[in-house]
Amino acid sequence: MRLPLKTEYACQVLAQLALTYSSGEVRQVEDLASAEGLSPNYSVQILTALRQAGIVISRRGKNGGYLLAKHPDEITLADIAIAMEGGSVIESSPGNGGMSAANVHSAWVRVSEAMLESCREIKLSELVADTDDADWVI
Amino acid sequence: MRLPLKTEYACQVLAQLALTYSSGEVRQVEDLASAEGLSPNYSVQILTALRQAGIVISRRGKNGGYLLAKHPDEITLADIAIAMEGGSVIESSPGNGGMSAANVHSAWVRVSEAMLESCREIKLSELVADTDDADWVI
DNA sequence: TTTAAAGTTGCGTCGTTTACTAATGTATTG
DNA sequence: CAATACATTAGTAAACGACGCAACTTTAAA
Repeated sequence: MRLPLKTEYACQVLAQLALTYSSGEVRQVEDLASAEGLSPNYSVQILTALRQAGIVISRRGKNGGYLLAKHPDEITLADIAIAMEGGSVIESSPGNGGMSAANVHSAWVRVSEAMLESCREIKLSELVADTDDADWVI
Repeated sequence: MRLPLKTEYACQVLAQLALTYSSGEVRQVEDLASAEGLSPNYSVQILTALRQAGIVISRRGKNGGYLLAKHPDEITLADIAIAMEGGSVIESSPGNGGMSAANVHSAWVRVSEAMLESCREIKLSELVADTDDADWVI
């Protein structure tokens, strides 16, 4: 069960935005993408999903870009995961008509809820990297 | 993030085996598969993985079949998930060289561990369906 | 008011993974 | 040794993921 790259990328881009949140600065796609080692083209799609989920605000036109819609303390991994993927973080099939299908399904739903709860406990502010002297450049 | 069908099927087949655990009865693939609405051929592959993980014991030849290697109380969703998928239940990529990649990764590792813990709390015995008057047949 | 810098949208594509099917091999029992 | 049931491997079709590209729209600034 692989965590989609798209979700990870979303976290990285948001961490990048959180870095300059207090300055109110607008960040451009090119800037965000290169800081996180992502393709600008793909980053756009991620930022679009985040905007539609109300996590990010965009400004169009010249000198446009993106900024966080909320304080980094008020954005959690759960918000991000739900924005990128569908409703539930883990989805299991409702049943194939087998004798134990319903029981199995409801067990995994419980697991999914537990995981979602643990996602709610991790805030975006915990993801932002130390700014001073970074050797994270490749 | 979809729970692989293979993992769900494994749970169903094991629930079926748990149903007759106390009788010590050996169940054949055909039997297990039809009770859970699965293809026999595919079920074999699932059962093979479960055997290699030490969750199930097989007997070959005439009157062969499968039975649980342990008591249904001592098999958890964590055991099953790990048997079917790799080491960790949720795997996130270690990093792409981005500035926040490491932080993001470690956050998801924490989530993954929390989820694994919650999988450890659900036992196979909770998955077995009520035997009396079932209308689960399709 | 023009212009160019930015975001927006949708389509296309390529590679991988998943969920199977099928065929063939191997062990066990009567 | 023959019938039966598990074991293994190969193959495949469809779905999904991770992008790239191009045309369009918006807006600040010259």
